[in-house]
Amino acid sequence: MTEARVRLLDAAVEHIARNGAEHSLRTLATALGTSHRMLIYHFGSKEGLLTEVAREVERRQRTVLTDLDPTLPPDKLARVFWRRLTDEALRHNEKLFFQLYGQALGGAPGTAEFLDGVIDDWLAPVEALLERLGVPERHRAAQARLGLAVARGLLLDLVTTGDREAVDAAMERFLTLQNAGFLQT
Amino acid sequence: MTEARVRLLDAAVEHIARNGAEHSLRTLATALGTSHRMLIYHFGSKEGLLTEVAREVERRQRTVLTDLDPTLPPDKLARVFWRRLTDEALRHNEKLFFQLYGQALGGAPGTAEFLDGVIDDWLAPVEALLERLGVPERHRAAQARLGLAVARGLLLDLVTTGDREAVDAAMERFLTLQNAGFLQT
DNA sequence: GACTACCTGTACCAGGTGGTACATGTACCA
DNA sequence: TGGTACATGTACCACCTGGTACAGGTAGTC
Repeated sequence: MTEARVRLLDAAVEHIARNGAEHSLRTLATALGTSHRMLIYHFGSKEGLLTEVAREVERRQRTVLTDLDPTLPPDKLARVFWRRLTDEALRHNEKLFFQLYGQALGGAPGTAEFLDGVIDDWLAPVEALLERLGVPERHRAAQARLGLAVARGLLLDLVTTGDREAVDAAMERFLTLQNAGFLQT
Repeated sequence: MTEARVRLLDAAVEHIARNGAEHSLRTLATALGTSHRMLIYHFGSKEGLLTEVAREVERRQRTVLTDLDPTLPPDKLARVFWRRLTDEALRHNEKLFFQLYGQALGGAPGTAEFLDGVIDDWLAPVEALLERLGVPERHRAAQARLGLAVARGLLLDLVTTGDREAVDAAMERFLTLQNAGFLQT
């Protein structure tokens, strides 16, 4: 992957995150300070470009989870993860994530592989995290699915309303319920 | 609203739910058994059509909550709500909901009002439901936001994977945690 | 029959679409 | 010096886009 291409892809991700994915090659290219000819040259086609953008966004998302410091005390892991995920700097990225998600649900070209791993690929790492948190094995699968849903649902709330305080409070409430749940069952 | 228009709108919602919203007026019209001329005639423009579709989908979603039988025992309300929300017949509608959501996040024309109420308009009714469930007032706001996120997150999971059993288990787990939480705090 | 309101088909338009052909520029390496 | 690989600009293409003009059709009312 050449440098010019990397630069264009970064700029495309950034711009699409801020302005939506519904542009023609020409308007997008102009916004990126290049010509539509160059986008075709580097990515082959419009579909090729969008595919790469989707791949890149998913890659960045996953990085947030895998980069977690495993030496952290288990009870802080979830909070650190959440804080990272909701970092202001990532906000546009998260928004784009849901935009692409929507397009993928509609069967947009080049986004099928996006859907394939969007749930399943996250369950295993989350289950591993839950194990460290002391969640009993019989609850881990459902709990992981639930945790993923909570994260996605609250993230969707955050990119919609921008009400960080309220969303954080809801996450805090979830973690409290989760802990109370362990003690009981 | 004339009958022909209602018929077209219904058909449009149905078709877009199944095949995505990224069509030209012509392909959409052909699929609906009419001509793009008719869509313009009845809805004024493409944007007008999409606006009406979004409005209709949101209206149908909200109906699921407001139609709940208020004489039901509180502990069953949540489950009945969830069962209705995840009804097979509504599946396409839920999928379309997330497609439109994504487009709205990207700033698509005619979808701005969709975003306005998509969180806030749900919080009050959910809080009312939580009150009936016996959630103490000081936790109700966060709990409502959390409940909404869980529903949206698991619904997103459902329309992605179609794995009803796993998603139901996660919801069941959430309700369990919720009950355990009340007893403690 | 005449008038009216709603509906629909045909034909067309200007502008935008993704994609291509071809010529050129630039930089590094032999 | 020439060659080669990457990069870029210009001009063009066939096609599709949303939207419009216009001419009817159909049904009910007076």
